[in-house]
Amino acid sequence: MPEAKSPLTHAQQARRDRIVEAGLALLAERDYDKIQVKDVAEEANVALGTLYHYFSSKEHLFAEVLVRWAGTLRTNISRNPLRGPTDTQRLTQVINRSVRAFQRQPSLARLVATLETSADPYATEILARLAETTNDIYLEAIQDVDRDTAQRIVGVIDAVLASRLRSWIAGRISITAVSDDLTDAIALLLDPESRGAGVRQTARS
Amino acid sequence: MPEAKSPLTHAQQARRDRIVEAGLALLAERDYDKIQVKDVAEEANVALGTLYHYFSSKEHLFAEVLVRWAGTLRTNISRNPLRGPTDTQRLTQVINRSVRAFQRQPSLARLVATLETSADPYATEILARLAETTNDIYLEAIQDVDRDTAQRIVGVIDAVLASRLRSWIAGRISITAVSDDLTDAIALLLDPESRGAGVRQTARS
DNA sequence: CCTGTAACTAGAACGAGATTCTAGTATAGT
DNA sequence: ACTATACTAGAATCTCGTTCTAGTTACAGG
Repeated sequence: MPEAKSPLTHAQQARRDRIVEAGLALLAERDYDKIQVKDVAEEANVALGTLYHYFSSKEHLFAEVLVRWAGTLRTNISRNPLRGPTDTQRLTQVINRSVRAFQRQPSLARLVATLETSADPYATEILARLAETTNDIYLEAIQDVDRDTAQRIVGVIDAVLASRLRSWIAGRISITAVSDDLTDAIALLLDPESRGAGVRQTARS
Repeated sequence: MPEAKSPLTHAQQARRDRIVEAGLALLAERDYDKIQVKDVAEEANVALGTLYHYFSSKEHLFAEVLVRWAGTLRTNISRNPLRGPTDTQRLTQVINRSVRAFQRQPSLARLVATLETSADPYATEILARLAETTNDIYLEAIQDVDRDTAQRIVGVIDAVLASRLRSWIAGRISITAVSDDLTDAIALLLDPESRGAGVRQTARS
């Protein structure tokens, strides 16, 4: 199939990719605000001006880095069909995969948090896309509830995920607490009848 | 009663307060990142150095501004006993009061979001306190469920509130959608039996 | 009343980084 | 071969937050 778009030559695409990869690579060792745009350019073997030729700002650049990583995330999360006969088990499983993915790359979690408060339109749009993607994945885990309700439940779970991840990043709670809180929230939403029989054993804070 | 603490003279307390008030006043017209520390000092009729004498950083200062505002919030929210015979009605009502409070002061919502990603220890601690306060208020609205479950529900609702508020700030959804989503989430959690009979009528995005 | 210490003031100076600009070189399409 | 465009190395800008300077009160203790 002929590529209709892409006013970029092969070499240019490569260069652009190299920059995004460089950003991702650097995120593996330090945080967004410890990374200077200059460093990314250097790591990508590209002049600073070139970087700015492709990306209008640091935030724009890292929003694309996030997109790149989201690809990995998507495969990691939806690889292997979900085990478990109940919605609760399946949803808990995907969510835990997400949590683990962020656990492996704390700086990505921090990046998301940062971009979320950003005014940059690129960042905003990319975050929306990202949310949509993960949303769909989570949705697939829910089978025994009507689509509409399922969608609303996923919305709530997503909010809890974001909130707990932020608390974890801020050092307010442990990663285990993140998982536990999510498991708990899922139970609250999917198995409301089991109230009071709380499977709570998390050490708070 | 003799004040045991406060190594600050009356005039000093006043000066410090003036600074916080100035910060709050400026937040009414522009956002945290559009406000320069210098502006706050000026607005408070205080020298820049004096401001830094009382607050170790811009974030520290604005964390205290948030505290100040939280006082107002608390009164606004818990003023007038909650009407409504059901948990759902009462909780929806308090939450909506919160939403309205933020609606009146969008920059405060943005400030919370910003401080949430901050590493400043003051900010972290203050946010924790704030969360605790609102948490308690919300908790009071729930009467017909055991404390533990109620607490967990409040945790989830709080996450949804934060998440939707952020979406609103980013311009992704309208303030009405924020309210609707919350009402919806509350129903999901407190009236799980009414699933499918969704009272959904929100226009998304 | 005198004096030293701490707080205050106006404003300059500093430092970190993002973003932009300069001058020159390489390249690709016509 | 010719021209517009991309690229490069690096310098120059700009915007703040934060710190520092010098000089001016204000007040507690003698």
